[in-house]
Amino acid sequence: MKEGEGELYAVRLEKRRRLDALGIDPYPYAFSRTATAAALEARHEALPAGAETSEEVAVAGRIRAMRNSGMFLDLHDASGKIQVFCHKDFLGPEGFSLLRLLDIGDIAGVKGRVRRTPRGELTVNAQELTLLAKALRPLPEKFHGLADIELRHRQRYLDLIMNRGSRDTFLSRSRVVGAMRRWLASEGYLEVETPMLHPIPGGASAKPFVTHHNALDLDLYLRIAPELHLKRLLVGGLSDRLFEINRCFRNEGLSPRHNPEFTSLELYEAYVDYGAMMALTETLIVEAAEAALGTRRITYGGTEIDLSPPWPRRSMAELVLEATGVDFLALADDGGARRAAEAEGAQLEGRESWGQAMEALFAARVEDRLIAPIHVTGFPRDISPLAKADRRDKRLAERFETFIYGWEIANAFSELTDPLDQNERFLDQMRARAMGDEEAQPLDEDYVRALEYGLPPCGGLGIGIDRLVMLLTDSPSIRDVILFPTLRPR
RNA sequence: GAGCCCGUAGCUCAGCCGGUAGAGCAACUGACUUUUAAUCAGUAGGUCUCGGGUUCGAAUCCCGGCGGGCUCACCA
Repeated sequence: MKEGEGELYAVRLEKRRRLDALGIDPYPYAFSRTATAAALEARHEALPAGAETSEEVAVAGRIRAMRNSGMFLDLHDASGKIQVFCHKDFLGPEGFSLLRLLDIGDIAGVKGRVRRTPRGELTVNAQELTLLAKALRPLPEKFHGLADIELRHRQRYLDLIMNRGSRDTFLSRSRVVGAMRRWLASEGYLEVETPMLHPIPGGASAKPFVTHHNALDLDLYLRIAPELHLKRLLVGGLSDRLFEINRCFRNEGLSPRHNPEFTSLELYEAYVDYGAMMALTETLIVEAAEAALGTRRITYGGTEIDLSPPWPRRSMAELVLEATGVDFLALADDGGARRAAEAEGAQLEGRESWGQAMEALFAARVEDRLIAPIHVTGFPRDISPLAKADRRDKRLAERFETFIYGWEIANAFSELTDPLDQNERFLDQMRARAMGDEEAQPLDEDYVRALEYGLPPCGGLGIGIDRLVMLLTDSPSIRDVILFPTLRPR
C-alpha cells in the first residue's frame, strides 16, 4: 500500500488485479490511433446534431468524466476532448466488463464510428474499448480542479491535467521560445551551446552554485551566464551573429520573480554597437508577443501595456534627476554620491561607488515606475565591467537595460573588446571582491587572452525569458512559467 | 535570512471566542440509461501538517519544527 491513498488506492489496485485475472494488460505497449479530438472536431464542424457518419476512428486519451454509469465518457487527449458513447448496440460484452473496471483518470483507446449526438456533442460510438494505462490514484475534483499552489508546482503533471490555464501558459512559453529561435535563424544568427560547468563563474555579478568533478578533482561552478564563452566564439569567428537560449544558475533567494535556475537568451553580433541591440530587443519581444498572443498589446495584472516599437530611450542619470532632483553627473566623488542616494531613500552599505550609488537610487525611486517599455541607457561604467565606456562620458558605459512593468527584461552593451582595459576592469572587480563584494566578477585570464587575439567590435544582448513569458501570459509568479520550479523537498 | 499569513477526507472547502469533526466532488452499493459539473437513494472514508505545553477536555489557545504563499533584503 502506498502512503496516504487508503481506500481509493486499494479499490483501484483491486480493479487492476481483476484485469490481470481477465487476461487484460493494464499497461499495454502501443495503440494505433487514427485521429485526435481536435482533428475530429475540425473535420466534423458542420456535422449537424443527431447525424451519424460511417467514419471509423481510433482515439485515445485520459478519461476525465463518466456519466450515466459509464455510458458517456469524456476522453481528453493533448488536442482537446472527445465524447465516447458506450452502448450495448455497439459495444460487446467484453467491452462492458472492461468498462466496469475503468475509472476516471485511466488512459483508454476507443475504436468506433463518429456521430454528433442530438445535444450537439461530437461522439465516438465505442465498438472496442482498450485500457492503455490504469490510474491507481484518483484525479483531483473535476470542478475546482487542483488549486493548491504548492501541489500545482510539486505535481506539475496533475496541474497540467487539471488546469487548462497552466497548460496554455506552457504552450505559450514554447511558442515564445520557438518564435525567437525561428526569427533569429532567419536573420542568420547561429545557435550554439556553451558549457554549463565553469571553472571560473563569470559574465555576470551573482553568487554561483558549486559542484565537484571527481575524476579531475576539480570544483566547478554552474554557470551564472554564458557571456564570456559566447564572445570567445566571436573571437574564433564561428559566426558574426550567434546566440544561446539556455539555463543559468544563481545561488540566491527565491521570490515570485526569481528561480535559482532560469532561462536567458544571450546574443552577440559583430560590427555593431548597443544601438543595434535596442532595435533587436524591440523586434524580438514583439515577435514573442505576437507568437504567444497574436498581438503586441498585453495586459499584466490588469495593467495594459503596448509593446509597439520604437520604445523611448532615456539615460539613468536623467531618470534619477527627474524622480529625485539629484544630478549624479554633477557629483564627482563616491562619498557625495552615497550621501545623495541615501538622502533620497536608497539603502546603502557604505562602500558603494559613484555608479553603485546612482544605480541604488535608480532601483529605489525609478525602476518600478517604468511600466511601458523603455530602454534605460547611461549605466555607470563601474558596475559594467564587460561593457565599453560611453564614447562621450567615460564615467558611463555603453549599456542599456530594457524595463517593462518595472522589471528588467533585457540587458545589453557595446561589448568591451580592449584586452588591456578588460584586464583593468577585472582587477577593479578583484579589488571590490577583496573588499567584501561577493558578487564582483573574478578574473578570467583565458578570456582576456582571447581578447588579446582580437574580438571584433560587437553588441551583446541578454533577455530574461521567464520574466518575458510571465508578462506575456499574465502570470503572477515565475513558478507559473517554469514547469518544475525549485522547491524544498518534502 | 527577517516579518506577516496559511496547512482539516484523494480534491475544493466549512468548522476555530475550547466539549474529541462536516459538505460537495471523487470512491463503494443500488436505481436510472442519450448524458454535459448527469440525476436520485444509501454506504464508507480523517494520528484535523508534526512535536510539546495550558486545560477535566485542544482541529480550536500558547511555544517550537516542517512545508507553502506574500512582503522585504540579494538578484534577472
